[in-house]
Parts: sequence; structure tokens; C-alpha cells
Amino acid sequence: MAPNLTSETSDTVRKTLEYVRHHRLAKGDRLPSERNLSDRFGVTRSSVREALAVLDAMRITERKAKSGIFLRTSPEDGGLDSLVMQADLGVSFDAQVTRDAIEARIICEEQAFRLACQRRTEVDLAKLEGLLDTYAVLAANGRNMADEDVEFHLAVAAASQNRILVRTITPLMLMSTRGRRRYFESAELRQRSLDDHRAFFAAIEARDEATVVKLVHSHVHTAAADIQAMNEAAAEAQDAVTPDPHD
Amino acid sequence: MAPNLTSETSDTVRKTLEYVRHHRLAKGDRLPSERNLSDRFGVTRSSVREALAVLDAMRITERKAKSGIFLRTSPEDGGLDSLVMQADLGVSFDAQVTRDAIEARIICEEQAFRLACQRRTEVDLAKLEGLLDTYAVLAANGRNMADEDVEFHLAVAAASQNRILVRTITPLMLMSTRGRRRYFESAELRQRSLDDHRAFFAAIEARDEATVVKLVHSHVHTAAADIQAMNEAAAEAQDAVTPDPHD
DNA sequence: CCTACCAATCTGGCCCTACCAAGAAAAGGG
DNA sequence: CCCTTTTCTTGGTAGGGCCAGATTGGTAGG
Repeated sequence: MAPNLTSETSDTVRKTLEYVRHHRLAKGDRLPSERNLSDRFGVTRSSVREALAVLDAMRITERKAKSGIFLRTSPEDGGLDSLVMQADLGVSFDAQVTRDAIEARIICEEQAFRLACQRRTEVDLAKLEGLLDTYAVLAANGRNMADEDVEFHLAVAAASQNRILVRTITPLMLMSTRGRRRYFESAELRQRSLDDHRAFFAAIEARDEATVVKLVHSHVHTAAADIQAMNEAAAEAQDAVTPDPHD
Repeated sequence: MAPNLTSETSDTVRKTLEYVRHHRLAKGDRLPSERNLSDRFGVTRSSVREALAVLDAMRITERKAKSGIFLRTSPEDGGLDSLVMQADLGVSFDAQVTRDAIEARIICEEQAFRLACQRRTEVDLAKLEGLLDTYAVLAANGRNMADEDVEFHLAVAAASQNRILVRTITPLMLMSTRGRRRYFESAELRQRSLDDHRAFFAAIEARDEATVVKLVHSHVHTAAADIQAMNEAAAEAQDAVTPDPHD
């Protein structure tokens, strides 16, 4: 669940995104050449090309053969995966993006969990129960359950039997990984999260859609709000020391 | 909206995914080394590394330094962007994935369009009206409006003022680009799509949420069903000639 | 002054070799 | 059989080189 790219590549991706931001490039604008970027960032062209391959795949840049590298969309408008990646790279989102993500998550999880009530199998329930047990143990031991939290939510979503829905929710959760980690440092919030998850399980077992929908709203909204608050606090603290180099 | 990666890189990505499928690798399994892949595919290690950077960013693979390349999730379970990429690469999805995508799209668009009714601005309406005009012209001239269709839907979603929701819907639409292209080859369907879009505009202008929700269900469901049917027909025709090389 | 053409230059696409350090596996010694 | 040591493998990175198309700037011609 941690940053996945190699340090060099992810560094170059981040520097490239910084370059775009710093120079306020807009859609269609051209980036410096690969060779230029490579010595600007002090890495080889190979590394630059790896980073650009990633940005291309994220639909952020577009490389036109023998012509140049062009911005396809602003980094903020790339796919959700690109937001997850940027979160991994340490980019912090503004409050609006965070609010939007919460709203989107509620929309998707509300429906996914509702479908889970209708379609959950015994296997799904067993899986959730197992996760719940692990969750309780971790909570009791004061361990950080950020990853397990995600896993539980995705397992519930998986009970909807709609794998696309699971994949839609995944980035919405992963976007806030950093905030979630901080969230679970609080013993009180750990306990609350455990209680919420137990309530989710009970409602899904009972196929009680109305309760599930209510739970999604309260759980996601309060949890996400807490995460958001922590994100903002952390972002401010970080902004204060961010130098922002570049010509 | 077309394939974005360079031919070589995308080729290598596709070959790697094929390798995974062909060898039925499961989560956590190890792929051949970069050097092995490079001469297996007849490309340089640089190209392999670019492809792996992409797969890494998609959270499909994970490269552990000095150890190996491991499958993080099955390619079918990667992020939505990875599905878009695979669609670009010509991979066809099974019927279940297509059905799931339709369901997910209905869920997201229903809520996004409902929010659009509440929050749309005059600017949003003007934008939609402009797109609608273009749409009508293209339809009249018998042109393929696949891209404009996507653009219109995303513009409606944008009227929800939730950019994350837009980005959630984007891959759900882009997944079916190929099918959509075929869809718009039919004059009858072009006309129907234009009518639907006009109805969307009217409902959103009137802030008529109930109608919009109904429209989403009928429009997406029937349109997507048509696309699906075309996809399956095309997939069968394609499967018949797919050789599937490899040791 | 404008246009059409042409050559030098720049750019992305790929290939190739080489080195490093940290794992993994094999070999060796007890 | 276990533990240590050596060797091999592997990803990470550097740096060079060639190709061919796109770009561009200058030049000759109208």
C-alpha cells in the first residue's frame, strides 16, 4: 500500500509534476525535451523516459514522436490513479478535492454496500468476519489498522459482486492513505472504527439496506472529515517548509 | 482518446499482460526477470523497464529491488485506468466486467447528474448547449460522435461541481471506447443518442432530478447494452483469429 | 514583401553496454 | 545437519549511440 514506484522514477515523476505546476503549464502546453529534463533533474534519460511512460499511462502527458511532450490534462485532472500516485508521492490535495472525494466515496459505497446487502454470499460473510477478528485484535493491541480498514471496505464492496465498483472505490480510499494512517494513531478513533465496522457487518448479514446506507453516511462522513482535518493540518505544517526550487 | 503509450512500450505492456494470463500467474507470483523478459519479447531492457514502470503505477506489478518482479493483483483487478489501458491495447473484457461497468456507470452518473441538477451554473448550461449543437451537426453529417458523447457526459458530470466524480466516471466511459465507436456507426443510434442528450439537457436545465435519474437508467442501460452486444460480437470474431503464441 | 523550398537541428523511439549493491542461491566447512 | 561464505542473479542507474521524422530558420525565387 506504500509508494510503489522505484525511488528514482517516482522522484522524476514528482519533479515533472512540480515543473508543470511551477511553470503553470496548461493543457496542450509543451514540456521541455527528455534530454532537457534529464539534465535539469540530474538523472539519466532512461529514468525520465520511465517517468514519462507513467505520466503517459495516467493520461497526464502525451508524447508525440519526434515532436515533443505535451500536457494532456492538468495533473489535477488526470485519472484517479494519478491522484493516488500523487498522494503516494507526498502531494497534498486542496480541501475541495478532499471534499469531492468524500462525496464520491459516499455515493459509491452507499450503492455498493446496498448491493452487498442484496447479493452477499456466505463466503463473503465469512471473509468479513475474519477481517473483523483481525481488526479487533489490532485495535486491542493499539496497532495502526489503516490498511485493514481499506481491506474491510473493499471486502464489503466485493460482496456487491461488482468488481468494477470495487475498483472504483479503491482509488477513492487510497487517496487518503496518509490521512488514514494518522487517523488510526488515536485509540479513541480506532475503537470507533471497530464499532462502525461491526455495525456494518451486522447490517449486511441482516440484509438491512436502510441501516447500511445510514452507516455509510455517518461513518464515511465523520471518518473522512477527521482524516481531512488531519490532512489539512499536516499540509500546512508541510507547506511551511517546502522550498520549491527550480529556475 | 486513442492509445497513448508508444508502440513499443504498449506492445511490451500487452505482452507482459499476456504472459501473466497465459501462465496463469496469481497475486504474489513472480514474473521472469527484466533481462529474461527483454529477450523473451525481443526488446531491450529499457523498453521492458518502461512497461514495468507503467504496470507498477497501475498497481499491477511490484518491483522489489534485487529480488524480482511480483504480481500485485491480477490484471483484471488493477485500477480502472489499467482497464482503460487494456481496452486501448485491444484486450476485450468478458461479459461480466461489461455488465459491472454498466452498473457502476449508472450508479455514478445517476448521482452525478442528480447533483448537476442541483448545482449546475449558467456556464455549465452554456457549455452543454454548445456541445449539443456540435453533436447535432455531427449527427446530421453522419459522423462518428463517440468522443463527443464522452465529452457531453463528462460535461454533465462536471456540472455536479465534483471533479472527483468526473474522474470516477471517466474511466467507466473510456473502457468502452471501442464498442462506442461501433455504436455510432449506426444512423439510427446516432439519432437516438442525440435525442437522449437533448432530453438530458432539458432536464438539467429544469433541475428535474427525477427525470434525469430515469434518463440515466434508460440511456446508459440501452446504450451500454448495445455497446456490449457489439463488443461481444467483435470479441468472438477476434478470438477466432487470435493465435496466442508463447512457449 | 511574400512564398516556396531546403538543409541543419532538435526530438522522441530504441538499442546496447556497463557498473553497483543487495538479495538469493549454492558451495563449503564444521 | 546447520551455519558461514562465496558466487550468481536481480533490479537501479548511468551514459552513449543511431535512426528517422518533425521543426525551424534561412535562402532563393517570384
